[in-house]
Amino acid sequence: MVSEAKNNKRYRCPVEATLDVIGGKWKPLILWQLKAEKLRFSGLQQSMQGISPKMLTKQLRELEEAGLVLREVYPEIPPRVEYSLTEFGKTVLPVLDALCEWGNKYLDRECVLGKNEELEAADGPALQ
Amino acid sequence: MVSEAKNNKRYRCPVEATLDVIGGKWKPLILWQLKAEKLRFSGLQQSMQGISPKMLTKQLRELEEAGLVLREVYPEIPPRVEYSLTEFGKTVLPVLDALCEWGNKYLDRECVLGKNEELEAADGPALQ
DNA sequence: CAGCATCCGCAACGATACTG
DNA sequence: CAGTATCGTTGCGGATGCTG
Repeated sequence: MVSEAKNNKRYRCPVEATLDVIGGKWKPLILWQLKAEKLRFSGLQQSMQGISPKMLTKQLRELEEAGLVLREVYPEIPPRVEYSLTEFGKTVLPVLDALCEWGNKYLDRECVLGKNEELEAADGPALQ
Repeated sequence: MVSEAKNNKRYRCPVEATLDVIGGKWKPLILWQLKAEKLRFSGLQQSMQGISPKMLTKQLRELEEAGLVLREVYPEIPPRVEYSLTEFGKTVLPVLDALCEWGNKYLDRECVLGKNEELEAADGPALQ
């Protein structure tokens, strides 16, 4: 996704570039998890219940290639890899906040307009 | 996408809801087009070169169901349908702006880091 | 532990033709 | 003009098994 983006993708507008980098099913969650703390692969996997290692790896590599995430490998036995946000990566946090805030507005509105059963409008990405 | 969202989708975080509503390949462009002016179906189709009528219809219906877009049908011959942003729809514009702004930062950075050939970092969603 | 390899279903997206 | 209807393609994301 990102790799292709860097190599050959032409965006019709910068919004597309952003969505390409921080969009998708997992990337926002990953970035949110890394907001506060450096995390290991297994830590991230547990934070986001249900993601397969393959998928997590893929997302992390893309975020790394985009320059948002730093991957530190400690050549130990057993292996240890830690992921954290780069300085540039931290610049997306306000964007994520904006998305989150509007999402809450949208969900509240949907709720008010009827239709919904139950709805915990979490204040941030929180699992379950 | 949105319809399913309203009916049965449970978001793990509000960011996902937002991306579901304004994300995807076409929705940001459509919203951007409608930012300034009310547009007819054919007008939108031309603004976004390459979209098929089926796709455009689908995106517009989803935006309509999400409450962002107003669809006005004039029962004339030939038919005329005009699309515009609702008041609620206008509340996403700042979010789009944020996405756009960060996208430009990202693209500039990618450019500076080498690799890119040509890159017109448009100031907003502008076709070609 | 932190992954890579492989296979695969399904939803998104696209092209074209046709209609009230 | 503003769409439907139909068919085809693509690739995201998931499941499972294996490795240094």
